[in-house]
Amino acid sequence: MSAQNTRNRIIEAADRLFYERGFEATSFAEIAAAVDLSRGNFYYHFKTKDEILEAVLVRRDQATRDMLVAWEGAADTPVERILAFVQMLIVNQAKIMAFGCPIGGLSNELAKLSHPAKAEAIGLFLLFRDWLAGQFVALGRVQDAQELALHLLMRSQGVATLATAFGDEAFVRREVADMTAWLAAQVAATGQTLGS
Amino acid sequence: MSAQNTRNRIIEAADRLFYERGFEATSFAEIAAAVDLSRGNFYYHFKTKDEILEAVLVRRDQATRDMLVAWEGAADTPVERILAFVQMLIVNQAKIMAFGCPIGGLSNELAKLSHPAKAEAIGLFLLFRDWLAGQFVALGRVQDAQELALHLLMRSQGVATLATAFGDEAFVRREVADMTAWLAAQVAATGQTLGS
DNA sequence: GTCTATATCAGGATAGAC
DNA sequence: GTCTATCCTGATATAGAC
Repeated sequence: MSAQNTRNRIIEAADRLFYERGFEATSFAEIAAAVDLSRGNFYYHFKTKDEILEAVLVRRDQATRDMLVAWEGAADTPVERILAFVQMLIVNQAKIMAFGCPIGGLSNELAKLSHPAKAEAIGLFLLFRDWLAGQFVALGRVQDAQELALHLLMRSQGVATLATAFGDEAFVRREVADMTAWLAAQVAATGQTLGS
Repeated sequence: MSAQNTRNRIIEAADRLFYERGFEATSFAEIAAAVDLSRGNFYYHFKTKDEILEAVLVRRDQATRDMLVAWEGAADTPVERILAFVQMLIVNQAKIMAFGCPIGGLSNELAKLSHPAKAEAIGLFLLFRDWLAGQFVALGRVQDAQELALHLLMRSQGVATLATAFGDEAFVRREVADMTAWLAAQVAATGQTLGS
């Protein structure tokens, strides 16, 4: 097994465990066990836990960029692209109900720990915000694109948090429908301000 | 110092630390230090960490009920009462930006840990949901009171999460204004369904 | 590149003196 | 009711053999 390959498997497992159990709550032993590696050998690939976190964040950053590019390719209009974002709540419903949003969860945990990598985790939020803002600009909402993007991001975070707490599928469907209706209203109200 | 008094001080410090740093990340030593107590003596009051968590949850439950009763007393109309809930985002802005929502944060952490006290933490959400639903019923929205309550709870969670991530005061003010406008629209649309 | 063995440390928890 | 001293466990991290 090449070092690169093993390294990637470690990052992949750490990514999943950090999401499902949290960063602090995940031990080296768990990651090592997940990739069938001895704890000793683990340190050949990563010296510290923060190094793994860093690698996971880079991986998530790239995965997010790739996903956004894929959404661009899969849809022809800004509205359809924004809906791809909203649909994430349905597509990833099972995972969100069990573990919440990976970005929101990690950002919050790192904020509480005053962890140096906090800014990088928040950077993942920025990728979505800026991409969404770009779609709203394309939609003609140049003035308040950023605000609209944050509003949508806010809703997705709120839905994720309550979905985790209550495990209520009907709630998720209802809120996704409401976000879709909200989006349609924004399209109709091009040039006006948020909420009007 | 009476045992009861010391016990209360421990619960108070644990409540704050669980909020500011997270449950797992808070050690016995930190709580003991916060109340100027030796680690040994600590165990006279609480045998296990879960026992402290339990006491903190009971305290939060009571504090929440008290706050809801206070809101009832301070406002005469359901709309004003619901606005008291929304205004929490402004009143507690500094803490929310630093540490997020105490209920959302704890629920999420306990969910990931599959902790037995998870249901109790979610119970705090239910206090707000049911109280808000009661206000919407009083407002004449009998049919969809529960849905409206969850929608508002969802928004407050989303705002809290992004406020923690971005520390953007203008964003919080804007979203609070938007929630206020949304509420006014619900009052105007009594009898209709969410989002319409 | 992978292993076993081990050092080191922190956190949870207990015993017993005062 | 409070303290000091101590144990145990699990987690990070290292050394060195293969």
